[in-house]
Amino acid sequence: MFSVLLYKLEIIKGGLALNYNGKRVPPVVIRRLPRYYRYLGELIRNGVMRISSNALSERMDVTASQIRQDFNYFGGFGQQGYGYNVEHLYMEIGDILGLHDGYRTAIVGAGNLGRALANHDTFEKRGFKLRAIFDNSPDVVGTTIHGIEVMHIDVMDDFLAENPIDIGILAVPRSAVSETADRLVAGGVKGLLNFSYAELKMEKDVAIENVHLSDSLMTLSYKIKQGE
Amino acid sequence: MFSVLLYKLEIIKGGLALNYNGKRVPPVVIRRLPRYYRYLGELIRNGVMRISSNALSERMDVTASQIRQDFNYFGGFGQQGYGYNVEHLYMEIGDILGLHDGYRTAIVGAGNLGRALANHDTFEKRGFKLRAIFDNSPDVVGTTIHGIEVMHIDVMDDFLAENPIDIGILAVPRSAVSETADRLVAGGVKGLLNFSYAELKMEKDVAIENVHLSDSLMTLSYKIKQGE
DNA sequence: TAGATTGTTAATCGATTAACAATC
DNA sequence: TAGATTGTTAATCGATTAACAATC
Repeated sequence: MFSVLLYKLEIIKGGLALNYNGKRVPPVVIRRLPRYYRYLGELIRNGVMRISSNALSERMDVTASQIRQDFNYFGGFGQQGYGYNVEHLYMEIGDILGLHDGYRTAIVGAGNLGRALANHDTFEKRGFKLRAIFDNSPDVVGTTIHGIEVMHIDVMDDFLAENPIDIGILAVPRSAVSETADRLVAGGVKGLLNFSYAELKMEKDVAIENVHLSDSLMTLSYKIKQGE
Repeated sequence: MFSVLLYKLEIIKGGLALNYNGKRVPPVVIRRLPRYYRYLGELIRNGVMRISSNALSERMDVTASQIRQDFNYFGGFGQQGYGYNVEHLYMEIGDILGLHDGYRTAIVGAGNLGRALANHDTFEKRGFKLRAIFDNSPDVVGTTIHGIEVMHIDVMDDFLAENPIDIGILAVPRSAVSETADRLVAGGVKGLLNFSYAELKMEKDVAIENVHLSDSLMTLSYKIKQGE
C-alpha cells in the first residue's frame, strides 16, 4: 500500500520521465536511443560485429561512461572484457523503441510536407506501416501518394473505427491541428507526431511529439550570428 | 593576458556552449529561445501587450523562474512590477536569434523533402531568404519550385562564388551529404541544416544542425510502447 | 505610496563523468 | 590465466527551482 503510494509519487515527481521495467529512465536518455540506433545501423552496414563503449564513444562524440550508463537503464547488453555485440544491441534498442511492433500510421494533410513524409522511406525502414493519408482538398483526394490513395478527411472517423491506427502524423495548417488531433484520439490513436507550427497539448493520455522544423533553423541562425 | 587564457579555457570547457556578450549561454537555453519566440508570436496575434513570467509560465508549462533565468542570460528584458512588453521581447529574441539579419539560404536536393522545405512558409516568415535550389536530376533541373528555378548541382560552386549564401539546407541522400557539405563550406556557407539521415560533422568552423525526422517518430514510438 | 514583479543569489535537483571492483 | 571491458557506485558538474531584495 505504502509502496504503491511511493511509486505514484515517483511518477508524479519524475514528470515526463518514462519507466522501463520499473526503472525510471530520464527523458534525455530516451532521446539518445534513436541516435545510438542510427550509429549501430551504420556499424552493421560496415560489417562491424562488436564494439566497446570506448570505440563507440569516439565515433559518436560522447563519453564511454555515458554510453554504459545509458544502456544500463535497460539492463546492460554488454559482456565484460568483450564489449557489445553490435547486432544484438541494435535489436535490443529497436525492441525498446517499439520498432518491431509494426505500429500503423496515418498522415493527415497531404500538402508538401505530408507528401514528403509519406515518401520518407526511413519511416518504413524503421518498421512503421503507413496505412492512410487524409486531406480536405478535392485536388488531392483520390490521388495516389506512395501507393496510397488519399482519402477525404470526412471519412477519417469511419476509417479509424474500421482500421485501427496507432500513430497520427499531423501535417495540417496550424488552424486545423487541435480539431484533427481530437478526432484522431477519439478514433483510438495512441500517439501524435505533430509537424504543424502550433504546439500540441492534449488532456487525454496520449503520447505527443512536436517537431518544429523552423526551430532548428533558428538555432542554427543563432550559432551563426553569435559565432558559435 | 591571464584573463584571455581564462576566457579561452572557458570556451573549451563549455564545449558547445555559446557566448552572448561574453556570457556563456548553455545550449539548453538557446534551444528554448525559438519556443519562446513562438509563444510570443501567438501572444501578439492575440493582442496581448504585456505578460509576467508567471502568466507565461502557465501557458508554456515551464517555471517562471526558468523564464526569468533564461532571459537574464541576455540581459533581462523586463521591468519590475510590470513584467515583459510582449512586442519588445519578441523583437529582442528575434535579434538574438539572428532573424533580422536576412540570412540567405540555398536548398540542395529537390526531392520530396527539399520541395517541402522550399515551400515551407515559416522559414520566410522568420526572415530567411531562399536564394537557390540545386539538384542533380535532369527531371527536376529547370523546373520552378516556390518561384525559384532549380539549378544543376554542377553549377553550385560557381553560383556560390557570385552569390553569397549563409545557410545551406541539405536534403540529399545519405551518400551525398558529406561531399555536398564540403562544397557548400568551400563556397563560403556559414551554417548547415542537415535533414539527411547521415549525421554531419565538419572539421571546419561552421555551424551545424542535424535534424532527424525519424528520431522523433522513434521517441514517440517508445512513449507509446512503454505507456508514457 | 503599496503592490507587483523582476533580476539575481542560494539551494536543490538531476545528469554526466570518473573510478574501480566484478567478471568475461 | 592475464587483459579487457563492462556494470555500478561515488564524485563532479550543470541546470532548475526557490527565495527574496531591488525597484518599477
